[in-house]
Amino acid sequence: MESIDTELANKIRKDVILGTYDDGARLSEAQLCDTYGVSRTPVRLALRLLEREGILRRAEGRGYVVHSPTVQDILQAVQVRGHLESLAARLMAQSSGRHNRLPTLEAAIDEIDKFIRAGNLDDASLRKLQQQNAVFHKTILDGCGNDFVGYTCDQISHMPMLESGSMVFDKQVLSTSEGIQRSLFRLKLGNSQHKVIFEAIQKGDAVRAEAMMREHSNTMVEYIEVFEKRNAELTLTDLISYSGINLDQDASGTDEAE
Amino acid sequence: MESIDTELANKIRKDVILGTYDDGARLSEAQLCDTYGVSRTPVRLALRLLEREGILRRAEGRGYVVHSPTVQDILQAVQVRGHLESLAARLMAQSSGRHNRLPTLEAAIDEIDKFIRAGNLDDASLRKLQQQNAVFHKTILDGCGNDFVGYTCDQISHMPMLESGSMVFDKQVLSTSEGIQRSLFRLKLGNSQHKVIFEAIQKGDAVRAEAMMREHSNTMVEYIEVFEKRNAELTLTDLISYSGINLDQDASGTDEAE
DNA sequence: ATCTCCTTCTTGGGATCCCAAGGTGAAAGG
DNA sequence: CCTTTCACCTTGGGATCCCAAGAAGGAGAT
Repeated sequence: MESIDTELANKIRKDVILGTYDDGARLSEAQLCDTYGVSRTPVRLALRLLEREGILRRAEGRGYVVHSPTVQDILQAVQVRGHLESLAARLMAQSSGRHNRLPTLEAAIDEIDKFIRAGNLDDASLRKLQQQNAVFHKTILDGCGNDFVGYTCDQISHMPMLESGSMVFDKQVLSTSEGIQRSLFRLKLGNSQHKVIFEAIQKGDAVRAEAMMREHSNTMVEYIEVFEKRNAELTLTDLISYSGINLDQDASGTDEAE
Repeated sequence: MESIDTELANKIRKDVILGTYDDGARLSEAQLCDTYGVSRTPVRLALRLLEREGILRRAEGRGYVVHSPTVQDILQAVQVRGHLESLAARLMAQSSGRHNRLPTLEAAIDEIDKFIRAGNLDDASLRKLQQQNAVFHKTILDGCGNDFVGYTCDQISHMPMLESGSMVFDKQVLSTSEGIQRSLFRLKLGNSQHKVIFEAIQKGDAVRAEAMMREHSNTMVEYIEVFEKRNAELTLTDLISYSGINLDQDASGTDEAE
């Protein structure tokens, strides 16, 4: 069981993303106490958390104000994360042999392959895909030998909203069979990049591991950019619905076996 | 004026680093309340902060335990920071012309040059050097266009203890005139790297800017490694005394003019 | 002497109260 | 009608109290 302030933060985050509070709206502590039925102590802790996440901005003397992230914000966060992942991939390749993560990586790749071959991208499958994708990325981040890399990644603003190595799916694209084909192509591309990264790490080719992880990350960034241009009118909520954004915070599929 | 919890965190951090509390010692809330004369509320906030910084570890059910960073920890933190700085340098080079940071960078380089030419490495000069060094690095981090880069850097564990782009000075090295010559050489090397980075950013050569910043960071990491090997018996406090670790938290020399 | 159980203390986490400082809006006065 | 002032409210930040759950240590039983 999570403590109340974390749960409260989750609730407020959800409400902000779902549009219950308008962008720029002031969040009064008293009102939040009332709405969620708790005292000011946890409310203020939650507000602090959400400020660090970047969802809220502090307005000195006037409390907190909603600052829902733009697609641009998410792009920048993903860029930083990708860069850190490329460091992790390099370090993991360098320390190849001193860790025991290769089977985990290979299993995740195989799992993703299985979903791609099955070819159906319903909600349940997508969630499983997300999860395996997260396993792949998280394994590299947490197993690279530098403990700060994974930790730092989690500290990036807006990242608590995003699953590891967030994959974005476009609702509208998925609604057509041609769109599904395109998404499948993208997944195939992504997983082939996973394989290349895996092999580089396995061989201890640090330079290649880093370069390939960077390419993988860039592919993601480019996809979001295309997505944004094509759907300028789409709200963040729409993007989030089919991206890796975790509104429930319960599906912590990546239990690290130490 | 800072709020009490932050000040308290500063005090506890200082005490931990200076060795008032042994590594592994338990910090009792009641005891801290007593020692610093405040109530549990700010104490617990401070403990939370210090846990995020990595100075304390939470011992579930048994409060917090001192976990003073090893040289290895600091090395890893610097590695992550360096990697993020290389991203920042690349981005800044890419957006060359859309920002106005070049004069700041050039001024910092010139200032550092001035100190090197003066050739005296007394405490006051070292502090000023640190400060200008911090300006150079922070300007790139904060002015690269991706706001998450600088923010994320500040979130790295142990980083609140370190000045931006921490430069390490070895007390023992500085005690001999030959040692001072070596330190001056290192400073010269570092600042020549600064110049190369600056020129790459100015020319918009993103690849070179990133590569050179990486080299700069590696130089730093290597220096710390040499330092560690040579002075295995040196305590962290010794390292900290002449590194960029900020015990007072008052000398915030890098006021960002927005 | 060892094991078990019970008491006690600490931690974790909230609720409530408190106070100072700064913002806001309404009323009074020009 | 505009300005100024003042009362009121909100926020920021602590102190104090409270309670449940778990750790630690001591007493009693085997």
